[in-house]
Amino acid sequence: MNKELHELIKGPAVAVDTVVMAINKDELKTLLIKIGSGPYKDKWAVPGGLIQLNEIPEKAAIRVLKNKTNIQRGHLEQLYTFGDPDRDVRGNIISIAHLLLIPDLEKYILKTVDFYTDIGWFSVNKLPVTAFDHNKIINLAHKRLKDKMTYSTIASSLLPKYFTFTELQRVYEIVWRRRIDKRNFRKRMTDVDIIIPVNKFKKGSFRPAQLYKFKENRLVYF
Amino acid sequence: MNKELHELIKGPAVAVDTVVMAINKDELKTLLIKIGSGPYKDKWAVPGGLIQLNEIPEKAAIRVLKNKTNIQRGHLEQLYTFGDPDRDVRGNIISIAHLLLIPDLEKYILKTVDFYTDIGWFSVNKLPVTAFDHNKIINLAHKRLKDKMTYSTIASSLLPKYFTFTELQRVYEIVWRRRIDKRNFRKRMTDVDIIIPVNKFKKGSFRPAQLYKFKENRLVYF
DNA sequence: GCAAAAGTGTTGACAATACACCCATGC
DNA sequence: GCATGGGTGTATTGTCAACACTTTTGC
Repeated sequence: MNKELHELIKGPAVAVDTVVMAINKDELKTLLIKIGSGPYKDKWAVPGGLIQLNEIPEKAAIRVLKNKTNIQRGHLEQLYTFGDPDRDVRGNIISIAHLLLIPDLEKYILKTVDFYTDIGWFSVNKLPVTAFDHNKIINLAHKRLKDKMTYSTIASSLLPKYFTFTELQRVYEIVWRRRIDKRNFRKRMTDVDIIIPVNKFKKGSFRPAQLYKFKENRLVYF
Repeated sequence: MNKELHELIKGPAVAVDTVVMAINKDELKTLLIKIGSGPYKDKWAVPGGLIQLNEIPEKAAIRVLKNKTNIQRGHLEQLYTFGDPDRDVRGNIISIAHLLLIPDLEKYILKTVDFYTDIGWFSVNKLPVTAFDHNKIINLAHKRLKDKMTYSTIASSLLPKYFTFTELQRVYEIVWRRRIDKRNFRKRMTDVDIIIPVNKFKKGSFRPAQLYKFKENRLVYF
């Protein structure tokens, strides 16, 4: 950061940071990149970067993600804006934190850029040491996801188009970190009327499971 | 706004806007100031201003409020960050919107500064034409307040230190815009155990009313 | 026939709602 | 004594949690 330029407009710079979350192998995971140099060398960080002039924050989040992780779509929403001037020793940077949900992390080929020495998925329950206040941001993202799953269809963004009732339930169990009764879960999901069966079944060495899809693609509150 | 300077750091400027809310005469009111010149002349606006370098957004919100309205304390929380580059025709300004709650608007002597030609309280149900996206910000503030009153002690910030059960209920009725049954309300508030009676009574030409206070001054979730 | 996951109802506890009358005071 | 707001209990309904067995398939 160039501090003199900041002084000229007497204001902080603005960045976007995006907590990417996905379910994989019965765990909620988030995507981190390892910083290659500077005061935070070898620390893991939530992917982020400066917003450009006349750029909508959501667009900036996607641009930065595509550049630094090779991920370029998913359900995106704003989380909170962190503005403590001491959060980054390199200068006063205000960060608009976002949450991005994707359905299947194994579909993505991760790629990052030179400044970062590594990129990878981490269980939110076993996070490495992170730079800045990124642990706080990840925890906030997890909390938002937990809360919003009780009254909206946000879980749809963590699932493929077609899924079984059990797969849907596992998403809830993993994010909420607790077991759910199968019958109560099915009753509740049927009552709120957000998923519908499709004429397909998942097969395996067991009884075929009815596949479902969400009634609407957009986020619905119930 | 000086566009050249922005180009140098290739980023937007950052402002804070604060929706001040209070209850008065059985209405939820918000504080607006009337813009004196420029493209938004004679439009009403939520008080706001640019954040300074190395300034925490919350501090900036209070500084700007004190300067432009003469209000300098209350319960403050962040609402949302609005970043659409087109929201202000004068330049790319990202605004961190806040909500400030105060207990008794009649205690404040409003004062504004030269750039504004008027200042006043408006019922959130009868808003004038506002500049920018300020109508949206006020509606979001109202929604946040409504929602948060169902599971927290945030209503305490709209009341004086001591209050009657009826006064507390009126705050809920005004913000929620619906009547509440007196007995059910008292049972619920007693169950969640957030207020305690004090050894004082409110007198009038009727039976004296027990005064209560909130158990804790800080915001508690139940 | 057995392993593995799918699918299905009932009961009890608690929370939210609906509803009406008497009480204490000032004037 | 009457006007004004203060204060109280019960019955009903709806929602959430606890709980176990049968079904269908592949091998």
